[in-house]
Amino acid sequence: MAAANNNNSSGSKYASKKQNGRRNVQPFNRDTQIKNPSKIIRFNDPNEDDDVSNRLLKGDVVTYKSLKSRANELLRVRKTLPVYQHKSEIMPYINANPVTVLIGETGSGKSTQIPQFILEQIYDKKKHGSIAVTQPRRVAAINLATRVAQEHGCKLGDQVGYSVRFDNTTTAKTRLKYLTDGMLLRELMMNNNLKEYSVIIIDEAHERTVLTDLILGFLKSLIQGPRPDLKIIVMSATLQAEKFSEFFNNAPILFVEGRKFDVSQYYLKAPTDDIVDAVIRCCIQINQGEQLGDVLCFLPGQEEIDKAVTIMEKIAKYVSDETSVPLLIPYPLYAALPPVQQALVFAPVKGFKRKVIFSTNIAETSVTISGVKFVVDSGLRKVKVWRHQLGLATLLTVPISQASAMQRSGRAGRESEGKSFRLYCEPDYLKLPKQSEPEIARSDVTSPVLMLKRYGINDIVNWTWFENPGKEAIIMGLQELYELGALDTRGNITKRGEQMALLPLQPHLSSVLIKASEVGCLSQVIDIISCLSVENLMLNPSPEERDEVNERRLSLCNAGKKYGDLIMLKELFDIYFYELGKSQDANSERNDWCKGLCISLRGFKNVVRVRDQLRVYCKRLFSSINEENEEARKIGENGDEISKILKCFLTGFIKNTAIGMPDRSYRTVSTGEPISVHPSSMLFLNKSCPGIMYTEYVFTTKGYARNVSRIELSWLQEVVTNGTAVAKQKISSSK
DNA sequence: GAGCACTGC
Repeated sequence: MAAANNNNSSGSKYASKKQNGRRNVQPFNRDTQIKNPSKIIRFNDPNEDDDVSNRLLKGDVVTYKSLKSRANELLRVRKTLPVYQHKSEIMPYINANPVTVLIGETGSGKSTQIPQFILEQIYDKKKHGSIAVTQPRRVAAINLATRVAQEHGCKLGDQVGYSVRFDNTTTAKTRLKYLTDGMLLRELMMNNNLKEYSVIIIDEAHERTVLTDLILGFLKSLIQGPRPDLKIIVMSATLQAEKFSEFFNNAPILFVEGRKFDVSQYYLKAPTDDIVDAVIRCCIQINQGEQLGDVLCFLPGQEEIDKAVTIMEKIAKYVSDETSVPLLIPYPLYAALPPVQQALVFAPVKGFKRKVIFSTNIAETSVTISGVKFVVDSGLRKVKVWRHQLGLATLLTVPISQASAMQRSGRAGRESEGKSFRLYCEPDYLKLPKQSEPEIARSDVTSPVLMLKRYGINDIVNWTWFENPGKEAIIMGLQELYELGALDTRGNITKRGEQMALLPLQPHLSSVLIKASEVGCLSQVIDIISCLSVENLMLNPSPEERDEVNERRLSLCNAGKKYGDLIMLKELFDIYFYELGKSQDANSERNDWCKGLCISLRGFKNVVRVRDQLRVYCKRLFSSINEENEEARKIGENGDEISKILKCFLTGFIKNTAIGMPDRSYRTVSTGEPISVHPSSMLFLNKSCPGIMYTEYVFTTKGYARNVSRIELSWLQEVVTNGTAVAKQKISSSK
């Protein structure tokens, strides 16, 4: 309520250029960011007009003639894009250099136009070969391919197509393929030289995902070795051009301006220690002093967002007077939110109201909301940081980088001029790191190391890493793979390792799957692993319905109640897959069931797709698969069968075990640290387990085990097999 | 006895 009382202090808390004459920090001030400007060739944006493109997208295109006429219409729009205007200046650089770095701001048209220019050249010169364009996210690959196919005047899958997991529209005719980073890496694993491509374009390289970084490393070793003819273009929205250029032997950097509206910056005069309170106050101030337009607030996590929404719901009617200032309507937005609630964010509000969206980083890159004119930035985000020595992930709330702050502010200037309110002081902004730490520097690299091994790299430490994760991380990854049986004592990849590298799973889960195929419970384990592979399958119930939902889950899962979350997932899967969906109205039946248990229906649909894919892969990989093993099966309450399944998981997660203490707490087998069962677990209330196994160990306020199962202590010795000498030693010493 | 940001095969 404090926020409401103080709202008439008339905006004086924020300093702006106009008020005190301080320098207004402009987003994307490239002159101060790029060190060596002589190396950069710049193009400005001579044309600011673009409004018909979206209208032209509507309506179905069927005949060849209509495809072509649509493409002709779109050509007028294409010609206004900055990249198109500078085509004749850009293309000679691309043609003359094996690698080009292209910095294109939002709206420059780089992702849609550059690939088409190259495609035209391939046609003109009657050359062979095709173009791959990688994207970090699936939706981006799909949307870009759809748009470019229209511009090109073809059906999706003819000359232009996309390839993402579960969905491949490419055909033998396809010459321009948009695909996810993960898909290109998979192709690299299957066909070492990417020989079908003559040009590879890495888009959104500035995001620095683990997979993008890996691809850059592979491309460098390709052009230095078997593919000197391969042309590479690294495309990035902002900055970091020097690093890409240096990595590829000082490749030229081209800079194309984009189209965006000005966003003015406002900073706090004094720092705040209650970020939720500050965000609410700021929203109220915007509501009273600014023209109509929606507000997007960036907060670090679900906890802060839920709190902010609750407060605003309570005070909105007190701080709004419908005759003078609009009513504030709060919306939460984060990935774990049920899809139906996420969708509310996109619907415009009617009447004299102002939408206020409280969001995590999801709105920074993955999701774009129209109507946003104001951004409120807490300057914080949550990151998962992997601790190699401890084998656990920590979840930290940390300050964002300058690049991230600019990206957040930019969200206010997508449709018109906007304002950005940063809830920190300007000197503190200037002290922030220019870029966020790349993901690979804070991740578990077991999976990347396995990819490199499968590719045939011996000296992992000295590989052409775009960003070397460090010797320590690599050694931990190698040791992990050795303990999983993927590497032999000399560090060479084993047959098991080859199989693990080809499965679309993290190495630990691949190892579990292979074990299951050996002992004859493959089908059940596939179902469980499919559930584990889908993010946000089990949603968090709201505090009011929490007890009810937990009660319902417990009453449905008899075996899960005793044996834990992995078995519960299988029980739920069995109900979803075998029992529901037989009636006429299968969809609504499944929908109601999911709602009652606070489970994501979309999640379960993905589980089934993952399951189908894994069954196909397993058939291909395991030649000795027997009939009984292959047959899909429901789980019963048979203790022997359940033990067999859990022991399979123990081969992959032997390190993730803890022993029950006399005081009913748990301590980890590997380090003896205290660990608690996460409140979302079936075993949260069950204090009678001799030991537990978990698939995830996260440290927040304390160490939590997630996806927890009951194990017998005798299993620990029993399960230790090939290559797990280290784990074995640790188990004996901790006993 | 109390809660996890985002993405990919």
